[in-house]
Amino acid sequence: MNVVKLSTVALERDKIVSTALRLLDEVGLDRLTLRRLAAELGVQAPALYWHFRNKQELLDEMSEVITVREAPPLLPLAEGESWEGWLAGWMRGQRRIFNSHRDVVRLTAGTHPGQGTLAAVELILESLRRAGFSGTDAMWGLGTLASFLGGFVLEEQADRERGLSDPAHFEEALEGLAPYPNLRAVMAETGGPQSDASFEHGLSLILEGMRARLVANSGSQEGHGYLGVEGDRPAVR
Amino acid sequence: MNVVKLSTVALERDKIVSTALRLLDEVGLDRLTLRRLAAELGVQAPALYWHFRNKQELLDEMSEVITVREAPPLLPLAEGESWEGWLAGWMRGQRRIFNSHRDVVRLTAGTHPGQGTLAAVELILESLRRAGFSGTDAMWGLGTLASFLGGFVLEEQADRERGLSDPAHFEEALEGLAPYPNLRAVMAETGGPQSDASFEHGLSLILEGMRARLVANSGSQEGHGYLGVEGDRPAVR
DNA sequence: CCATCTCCTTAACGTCGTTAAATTTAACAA
DNA sequence: TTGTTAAATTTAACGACGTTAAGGAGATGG
Repeated sequence: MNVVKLSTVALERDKIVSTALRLLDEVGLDRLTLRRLAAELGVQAPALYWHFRNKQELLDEMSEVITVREAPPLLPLAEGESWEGWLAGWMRGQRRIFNSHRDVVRLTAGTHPGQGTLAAVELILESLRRAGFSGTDAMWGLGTLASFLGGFVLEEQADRERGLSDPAHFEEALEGLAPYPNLRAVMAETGGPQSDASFEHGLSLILEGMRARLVANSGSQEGHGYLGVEGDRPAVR
Repeated sequence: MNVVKLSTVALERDKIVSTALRLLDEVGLDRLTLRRLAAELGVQAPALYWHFRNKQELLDEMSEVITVREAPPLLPLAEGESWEGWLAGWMRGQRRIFNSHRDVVRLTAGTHPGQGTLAAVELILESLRRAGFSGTDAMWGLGTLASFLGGFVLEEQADRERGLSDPAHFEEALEGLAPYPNLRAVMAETGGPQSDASFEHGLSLILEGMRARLVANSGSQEGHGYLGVEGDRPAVR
């Protein structure tokens, strides 16, 4: 009896969350309101409060579903597999997942990491350790990749929300760059700051940095300062 | 007469924006409402609509003030100066500016880049071009740094908003990581994902990647930067 | 003295997240 | 069948939000 009831409730929660995700794609995060979601479910708004303590709990669960349940299963680094290619594949998958719904970064930015996220981090750390990284280098390398990913997709989705992907709008935006020749030229050449090519570029920059640090530390323990960015002079004050 | 009136209005706008920024630090972005801001100014909420078309215009201006007017002046890369140190100094300054107010990344994420931002980008592109980068490599390198910066500070400020900087809270969070030994160990060792050290780490990874790309491309490219800086690269359009 | 412009007020609209209380629905016990 | 109990939802409402409409006070200038 208890079992039956619990599973029924879980089914309802899942139905609410999946409906909320569909609605998110249709109307965007700002217009995802409890009343609209309830209407979509053929129900009144306060009914949702029987299933979720508040809206944030619903958003947390949506975030977890996207980043974990909808993500492809993360396989550990295989024996002899290149860690660069493995990490790059994971990053591409994450970007694809993030862009499969609207406003995902804004949604996930304010949420606590769930169990699935933590498990994924643990798996990556373990794999990088096996590839020769120290624990700290693995964590900070992963953190760098994650920050880049978040910042990149955040901008990508912000551009999309303001309709900047529309070519006519883009041409118009180019007009405003007349006072900035370098910027205007490179914008016209690359078609905007966020693209598959620029993502691959940034990804390869970070992976190259990690590779350099890995080989630098593989001989000696202490790697401080090898990469030589110790800006003793803060050029900007 | 026109001059006098315009300057008066500008003063009022500045007063509103600076008050809004102070209020942002006190109560956070979510609680920064027009009614509260108006009360702080000794005025009713609709009065703000004489100075700003809507709330978003106020937020845009707050964003621009933080990222441009409060930022230290950006000096062009000097002759013979290391571009790595110059960029690193700029990044550290940007992070410091972002962290001088609450929720700045959430605030700026949804805003259009203002003239000051565009001018800064133009200056960086020009400096990197003088350092030997192609336009595309400069733009994408800068984009990578900016994405990393945004993603990093976004997480940093999200952690702060949930009071994760509190050591007791951190210890408690460590408890929940028992099933993930690698993660738990490195969290205990580094004191959390966001720190000065992890920022420096990520920064140096990207700069190292840019350096590697620069030397790899400097052999095949004709323009090696220092001399012949003149407009050998006309606006590609 | 009157018209105009600037800047602000009062009042209100519609929407939001959320709470309180009453109400329906279904299951089980007597 | 009836009564009890818990689950699930409804109706009604609260306070706060961004925003609009209409108008008034105070200075400016012909």
